[in-house]
Amino acid sequence: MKLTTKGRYAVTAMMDLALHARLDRISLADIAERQSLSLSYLEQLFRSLRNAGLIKSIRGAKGGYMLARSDKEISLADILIASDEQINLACGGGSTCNEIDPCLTHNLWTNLSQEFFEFLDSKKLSDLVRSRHVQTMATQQDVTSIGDIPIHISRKAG
Amino acid sequence: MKLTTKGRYAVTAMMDLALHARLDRISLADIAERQSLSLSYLEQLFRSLRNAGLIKSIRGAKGGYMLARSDKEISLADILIASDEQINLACGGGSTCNEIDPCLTHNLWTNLSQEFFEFLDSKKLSDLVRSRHVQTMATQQDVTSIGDIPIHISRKAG
DNA sequence: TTAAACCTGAGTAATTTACTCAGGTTTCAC
DNA sequence: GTGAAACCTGAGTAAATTACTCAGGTTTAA
Repeated sequence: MKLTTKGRYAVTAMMDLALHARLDRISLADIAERQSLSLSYLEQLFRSLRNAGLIKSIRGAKGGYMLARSDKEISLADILIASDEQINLACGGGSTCNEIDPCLTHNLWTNLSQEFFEFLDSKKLSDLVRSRHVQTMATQQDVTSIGDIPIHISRKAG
Repeated sequence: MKLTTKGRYAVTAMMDLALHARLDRISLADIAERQSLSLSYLEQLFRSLRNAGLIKSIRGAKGGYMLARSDKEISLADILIASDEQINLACGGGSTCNEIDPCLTHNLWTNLSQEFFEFLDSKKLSDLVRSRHVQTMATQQDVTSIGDIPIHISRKAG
């Protein structure tokens, strides 16, 4: 029931992309430094995100990554699923449970998984990066690329 | 992000208790057989549930377990937390994150964990056992002890 | 042609999970 | 008061998963 660090890093990295890559692509080396993650590990992580179509890459010198679509159209669920993070509370279809002869709690978990997915899918990257806390952090991290873009702090920020 | 089998078994076992133990205590051996689980494993599981105050036990011959309080007052969150299932999406307070110098997504996860907890806490054991599917299963499992107790099938059953 | 970047598959130590095992202790029934 | 049915406990362990690293590619701007 806990998030793996892979999923957590993926969200952090995607927020980093959303905050920094509005005007230009950014390199993994930059993210690695900002978020204190190893380059190799990030590469592995971004492979998944790229395969899922959440980000696009430009190879070669001066290459880098950008969001593949608007941060309004990318949800937490998208990111977590892309990074192999299962949003599945259901029984794995193990020995005692299958579709024909489902276990006592089969439908319970199936429905719950669906509700949980919808919950995570309602949280968009755009909401996340606009929280006051994230804005503060981003400023501390010397974000110049969004300096001239108006940010609307939402009430959700907390 | 996936549920461990321990958490899943705990919920199943608690539902079993809620369905069968309204009039009398029931033994782990019964549950073990009904849910195809090993007795040893169930004992370990029930230790946690008991320590959390969700169930009470009566030792000795003819002993067994009962819910410690009404199934209306036991939530999925209660059960999952009792069975060592963390409902925590937050960063573990690792090397790069602490309260004084929180990481970029620290507050995000903290808030999200809270929302997720509330979601799970809103699902009461009483709701779960009243779903049409569970009722059907329980009947197949020869539940005689609730035969004379009226069950109100809720619309949530799906 | 060099270097900066992305790309890929494979390996592996540490951790966690999902159990089992080997003994207790308590209480009912006789 | 003895046996058996139940709960109770701590410890151990194989399998799976996680959280990375490593050793090489390939692509492209300058």
